Amino acid sequence: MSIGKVTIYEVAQHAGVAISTVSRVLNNSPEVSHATRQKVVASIEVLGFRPHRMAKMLAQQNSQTISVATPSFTALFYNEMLKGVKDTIRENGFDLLLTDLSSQNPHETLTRFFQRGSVDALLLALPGLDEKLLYEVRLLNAPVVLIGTRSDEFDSFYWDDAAGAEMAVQHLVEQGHTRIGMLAPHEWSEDAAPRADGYRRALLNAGLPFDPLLIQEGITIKHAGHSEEAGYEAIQALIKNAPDVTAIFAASDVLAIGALAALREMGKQVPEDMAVMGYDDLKISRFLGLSSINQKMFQVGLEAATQVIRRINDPKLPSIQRKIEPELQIRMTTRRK
Amino acid sequence: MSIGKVTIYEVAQHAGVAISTVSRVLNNSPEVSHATRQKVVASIEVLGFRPHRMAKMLAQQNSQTISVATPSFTALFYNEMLKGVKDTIRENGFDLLLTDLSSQNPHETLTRFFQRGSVDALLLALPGLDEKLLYEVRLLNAPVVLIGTRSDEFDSFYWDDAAGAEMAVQHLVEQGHTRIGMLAPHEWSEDAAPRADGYRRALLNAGLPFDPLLIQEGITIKHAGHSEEAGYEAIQALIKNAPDVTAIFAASDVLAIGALAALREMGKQVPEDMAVMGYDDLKISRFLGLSSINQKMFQVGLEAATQVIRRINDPKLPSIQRKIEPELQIRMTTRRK
DNA sequence: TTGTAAGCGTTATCAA
DNA sequence: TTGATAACGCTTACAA
Repeated sequence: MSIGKVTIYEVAQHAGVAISTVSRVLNNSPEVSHATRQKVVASIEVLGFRPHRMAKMLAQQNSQTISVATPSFTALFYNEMLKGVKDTIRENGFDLLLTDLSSQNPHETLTRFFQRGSVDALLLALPGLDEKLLYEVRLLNAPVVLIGTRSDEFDSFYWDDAAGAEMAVQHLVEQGHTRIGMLAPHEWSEDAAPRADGYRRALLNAGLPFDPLLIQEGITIKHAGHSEEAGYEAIQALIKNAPDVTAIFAASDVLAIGALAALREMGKQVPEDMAVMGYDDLKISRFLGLSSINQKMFQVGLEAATQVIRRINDPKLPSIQRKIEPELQIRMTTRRK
Repeated sequence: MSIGKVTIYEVAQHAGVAISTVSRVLNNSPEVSHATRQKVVASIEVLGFRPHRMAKMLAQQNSQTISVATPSFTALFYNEMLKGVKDTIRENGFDLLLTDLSSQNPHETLTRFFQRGSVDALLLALPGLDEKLLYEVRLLNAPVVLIGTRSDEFDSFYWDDAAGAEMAVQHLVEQGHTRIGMLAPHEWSEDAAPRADGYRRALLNAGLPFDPLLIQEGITIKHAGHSEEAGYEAIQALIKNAPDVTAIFAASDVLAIGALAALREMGKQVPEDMAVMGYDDLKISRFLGLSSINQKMFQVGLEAATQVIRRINDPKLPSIQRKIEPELQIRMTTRRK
């Protein structure tokens, strides 16, 4: 079931040359006469020959492919990152092999993925890599760039969720709000804890009391707790348990979108009373009129991909650690209390 | 720069067996004694051996990889389709090689992509494939499934844009609207014409006059004219040229999102009178409270991937043509005129 | 049950 | 400037 069937041998025979000559033509070697090249090119054309990628890779010992492994490439968050990755990778003539770690056991998937020759390098965007996984990664003995996990050993791009959350909540505090709710993903989501910490820190800094009723989780657990449904659920619980909230910090943009829908159904004015923490450069938050914490994921993808290519070319490079600073993307004027 | 370095030879030597035996263990061949298997497995573990994918592919003559080529895999539209594709592909043990045809010349990219052995099959989601490209595809002599282009020769999944648009506009007509605007992508977008046709048809059916001023395009051309920015621009032009519109049909969900933002800025009540045409199962339209024509792209991705796998297993299968019917996803109660 | 050896389709190193 | 031929790392008859 392979694609095509004509090999370099047929071409050589048809052109009346040796396969090595065909190979030279294929690789634009200068040491081939014009006349011969013409013949070979013609034969390639006539026979409709296409080189066999696997054979080439095997012979050359490189795949010209970079793999990107993420928990999901369709989630807004990773999607934005992938845009940056894609552009860079493509520009440099590499292919992109996507592996998504969501559905299955990450260990197993990574193992399947950790095979010699599959890829020249790995871009691993899995927050909270544990030591076991890091061990597997080390085994690769290959160019690896980590996104979302800090490591001195590997190139890594990471960010401070707590700081981002703190900044978002602080923004609301500055607007005069004192009863600020938080919409959180399911508690066992990787990113739930640091964001809640940031929320608490901002209240503390402002001298506001912490009320556990003000943090509400969604029930829906898909996408690691970050779904419109979860936001929809969480805000209903929040308003029920703490009807006096005047502002809301959503731990992610999708949670906020779900919350918007619920608020509209309740006839509440939105988005004046809501700030969103989103790790994105998506226009959606902006176009919905939500304040948003921008973690510049597009930029992260771009830089990480650049670094991985740099590392392919020079594996001895000292590893870099780059922290991504959160940024308040839009300062909405929210209602003062 | 290959990943790992231990080969099957080292493993064989370490375990004191022949490489064929190692290979058998690797492939779970039943014809290997328990004792030998134990030894080999131990050696593999100790040496940290990983099979070389390219070598395996070359020997087996299949890549276990399916390629998906789309104009963009990060756009909402294709992204949704990819979710379906991804799930199916993964379930069947294939890898996903993504190729995005957006930036470059599709011809060139496809050519680069059309190499024997790279992939077992191709999922080509490029609307409006021309004869030249179809010729290239034919050359592949490989399992190919087309999405967005109808062809008797290949498996194809396609839909009727005009019918979808007509359905959306008809919905608004039924709510009693007579001045219905349309937000369109840039005129040279592949999908601009059929959707405008559907719009006109719905008006005609309802005996309403067609006013060219009611169709407005965005200026921004990125994403083939489908961006939040374009929607933002288009609705401003629309309201300026036809201030009496009472309902709006947006040719895509992103256009609608942009329009919403503009309407909010103008202090207009939204989105009671807005219908969207979306090729998605995304919750965004729903959560924004927009009526939406759903083209079930997730389902398309799922079915197309299933078909491509079926075809890999049986290349002689007669080709199927499947038309995707649009569906009104949400019937909002809109203001009656 | 295990080993030997011939592919798989290229590239790359020698000679010629 | 060309042509043989040995890798590349694995699978798979065929022998033992």
